[in-house]
Amino acid sequence: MARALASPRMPSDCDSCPLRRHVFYLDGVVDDDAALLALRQGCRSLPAKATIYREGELASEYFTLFDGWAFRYKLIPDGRRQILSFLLPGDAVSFLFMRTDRLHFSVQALTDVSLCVFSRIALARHVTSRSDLSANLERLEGREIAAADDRLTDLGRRSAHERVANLILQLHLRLQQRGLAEGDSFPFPLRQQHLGDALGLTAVHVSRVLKDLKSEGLVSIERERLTLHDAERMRRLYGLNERSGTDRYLL
Amino acid sequence: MARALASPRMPSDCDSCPLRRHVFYLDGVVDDDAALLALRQGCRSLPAKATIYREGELASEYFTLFDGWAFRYKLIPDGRRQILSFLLPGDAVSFLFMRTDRLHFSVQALTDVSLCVFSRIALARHVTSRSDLSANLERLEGREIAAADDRLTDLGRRSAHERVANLILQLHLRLQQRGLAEGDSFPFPLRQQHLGDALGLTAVHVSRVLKDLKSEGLVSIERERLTLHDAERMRRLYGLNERSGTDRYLL
DNA sequence: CGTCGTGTTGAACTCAGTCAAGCCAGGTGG
DNA sequence: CCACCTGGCTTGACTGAGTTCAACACGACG
Repeated sequence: MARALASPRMPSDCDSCPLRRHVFYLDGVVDDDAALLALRQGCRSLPAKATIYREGELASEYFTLFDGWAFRYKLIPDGRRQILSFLLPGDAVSFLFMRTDRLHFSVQALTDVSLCVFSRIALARHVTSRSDLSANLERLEGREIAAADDRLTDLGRRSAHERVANLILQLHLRLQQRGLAEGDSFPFPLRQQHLGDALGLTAVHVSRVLKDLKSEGLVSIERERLTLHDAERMRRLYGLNERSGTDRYLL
Repeated sequence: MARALASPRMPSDCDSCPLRRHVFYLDGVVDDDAALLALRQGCRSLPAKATIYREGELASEYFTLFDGWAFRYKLIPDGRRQILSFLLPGDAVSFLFMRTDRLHFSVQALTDVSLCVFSRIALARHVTSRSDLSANLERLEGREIAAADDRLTDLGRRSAHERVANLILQLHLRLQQRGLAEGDSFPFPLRQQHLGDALGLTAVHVSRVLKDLKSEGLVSIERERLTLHDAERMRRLYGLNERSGTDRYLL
């Protein structure tokens, strides 16, 4: 069952939180807002594999991922699973909770996680009352749409090797932006089953693809850390652009 | 080149437009708003295959599809195409233009189309000034995210037959909601290449799958009209739910 | 020490892709 | 009126990327 321990890294208030600007604000677009931060009710820690939200259930809280990784996913009736996205420290569990209390996907902790907890209603009311925050929220949702469109293109039109390479590059980029990568190396808690479920592949095939990438000297994985030895060559080999569509046009 | 003829079906003002409530309002959630409708600058008609918007270009207008079909798509450098979604009468070309002037996908007319044209800036300003419209816009974007997540699950985890069946059922549902289906039959201007590019398949394989669906007596297609002979059996055979995730939880 | 979760490898298989030919309806132009 | 295109659909033969099933390795953990 869900232990509830505060993460050692979690600050007691938002003022000193290094991830703050990722959660509600597009960098620099909206000024910090003490009233909004004051709405934080507390934090919650959950162990790996815990369910953070289950599809269709009523949610009265709004979560933000402070530490650890999680993922959004859907199950189809026969048990197949599609991972929709990975959530990294600094991500909201979903902006959609701002406007609705039930969603179409579930969320599971991938590692042990610490969440910041807000009252959904209070937060929604606050955002509604400030048109700059609303506009900002729309932009953040726009980013989600762009990210989903990128993934769609991946699954529809790219080979297994391209998909795996692309996902690794994306994760690296996102972690870099949050200051959570150390150069070319970053934490990589994913099982091959997760990669497969995100990319529309079987875990077995992911294993073979990773073997290829490793033997080409592009990546190595040790003790849940991935190192990118030649990101540029990987991009070239697998026909991927420097920047993802996700970030290219949407502020 | 783009002819510019008014559609015979297009009303001269929004008051009598039967599609109005689909474009900006979730049914009944937001009252009609004369000021918003007054922002319509006019209309534009384009022939099939015309480019409505090209990825990365600056847009100063906001479009709404009044008549005909269109689709959003991305090209990857080697020429492969992924269709992200089909736009039906009553759809906005993209809500994202409300908050940004460049997007990550292109839009092409699939049939001859008529568009309603608004000034992007004026519309954005108006929506920003009314918190109910902003909240509503966020909900509409939420629907897009849910739809994208559904498509992702399709491409990642379903077979070719399931994908084709599902897309047909979805189109039927959406057209029904807009009063554009006649019972089990509806306009179907898609080439098999479009189906393939939307579903991550080749046109050749789409042809084979459709042959199967036809010979099972589930659908028939004649003169750009599709008839669903047994939607219920099709759903059962291909493991699909009555309602799509898109609509189930998001108002 | 056994068990569990995870990853690796091989062999057989299959779904979907590729390539190529032919068909058909509609449109154009002689 | 016929000849000829053109774009889209169908079909067959072959290929191949990715799946399935099964065995085994290995480390963590109780």
